[in-house]
Amino acid sequence: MASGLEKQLHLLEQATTLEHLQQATLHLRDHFGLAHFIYHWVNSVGERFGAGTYSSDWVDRYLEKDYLRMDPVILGCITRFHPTNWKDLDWSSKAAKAFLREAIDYGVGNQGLTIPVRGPSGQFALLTCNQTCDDPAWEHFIANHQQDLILIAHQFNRKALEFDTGFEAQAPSLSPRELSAIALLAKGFSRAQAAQDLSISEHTLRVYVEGARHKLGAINTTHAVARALSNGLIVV
Amino acid sequence: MASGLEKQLHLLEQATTLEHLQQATLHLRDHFGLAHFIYHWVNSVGERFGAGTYSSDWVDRYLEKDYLRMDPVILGCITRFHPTNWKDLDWSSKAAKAFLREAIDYGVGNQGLTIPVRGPSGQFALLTCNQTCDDPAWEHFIANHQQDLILIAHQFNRKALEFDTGFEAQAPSLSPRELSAIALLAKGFSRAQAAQDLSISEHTLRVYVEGARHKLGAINTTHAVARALSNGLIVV
DNA sequence: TGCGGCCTCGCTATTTTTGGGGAGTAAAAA
DNA sequence: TTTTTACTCCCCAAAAATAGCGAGGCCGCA
Repeated sequence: MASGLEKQLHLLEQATTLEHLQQATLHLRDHFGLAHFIYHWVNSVGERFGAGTYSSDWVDRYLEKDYLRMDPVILGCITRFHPTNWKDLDWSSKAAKAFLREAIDYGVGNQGLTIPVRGPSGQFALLTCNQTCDDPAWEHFIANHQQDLILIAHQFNRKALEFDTGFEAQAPSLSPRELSAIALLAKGFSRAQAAQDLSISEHTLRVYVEGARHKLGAINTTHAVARALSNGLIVV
Repeated sequence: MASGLEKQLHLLEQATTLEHLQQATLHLRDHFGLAHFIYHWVNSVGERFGAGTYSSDWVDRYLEKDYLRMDPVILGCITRFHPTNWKDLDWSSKAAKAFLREAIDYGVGNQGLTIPVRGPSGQFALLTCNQTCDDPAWEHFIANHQQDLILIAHQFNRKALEFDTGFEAQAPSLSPRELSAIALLAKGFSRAQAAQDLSISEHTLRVYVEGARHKLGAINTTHAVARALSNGLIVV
């Protein structure tokens, strides 16, 4: 088992294109003997991508009906951290039941496991595998392979972040005072309060904020704070 | 190796209190033969916690000097996804060099590896281990144990989320319009621009922003944007 | 020694945001 | 069905932020 996992991780490590990720899902499906294997993610600017073994019929149907907005797997995993057995999701609504029936008709397994992964700039990804089998068999599969799947999800996401161009953009360097000023404003201080906190005049503080704004390419203070936060320059 | 890892993960699985997490760091330090092992996290309402093997002297010193705001490990890992060797962080600033010198004086290893983990509502955690050794030895350690450490980080974070009591309740849910409004302001739009973008009156937009402010417990718009960002409600 | 970046302070004026009110409709949940 | 929630619009006065102008001292680097 271990050597097989190493091989799969190594293949992923070598991936340089989206097609490679696509091929990796095929290899992984076969490696684990599953019905389907899917990696789906949202990058830092909200664009969605997918790599997986679903039939194009099902993918088209899914997109056409905008199932993205009601899929219990997605809605459930957005609020979770841990790998989630589809059994533990909320399938109570009528729409969810119909969705599942239709999915199974298209070859999706009745059992599934989905692992959420989150990146540093709001990137959100789901690694899903599914199978047609009974509950005990599926729980047995999860017990045996969950850890491997976590590592695979991690590796997939690492690649997805590499492909997320625009994420690498260099953060401008702010002076210590500029950082302090922006950090205080991010905590909700008014300029006057922040100035008092730093024991300087409000005018001086304003100079720092303006400086930070220009360096960050921000058009107002709120924008500057948002950029400083997403660039990891400050911590709230 | 595998059985040792399983045992450590099992111990973590059994943890029901913060003290258990604290003890787990001791076990893990010994298990891996490290100088220190630390898990540090920020929950969904911005409270910070730590469990680790650092001396209380160093922890006190760290807090007293507010190193949280300049620690290159924290600032660096906020923008990363992958486990990060301390060697790859930015230690160029004078303050960072002094910080590292002081840390080593307090018994922190000169080599370190830190794994960032992110939860569904802006929870952010760092699993750190460090050691005193030369570069090749440390790279060898990383190559051998990085995967185990990823799984351990995952398990730690699972526990931290269990302890995050306010996670369900405090996770402020903004309405779609409120989210849009805050997201536009985070992009630097003025109220008037944001209102135009959403095709509503500026007055209406203000209602959303105020609503979001109150839900987020923020004292002004900038604060609200900062909170929405760090809670992962919006992305810039 | 000069140049640039950083830190500090001041003024005036305009634009924007904020904090209170109140009020109606439509859709969704209880 | 009732109630709640979300969405939409409006007024007013005070507070805050923005934009432009100016000044001087300190430090490091070339």
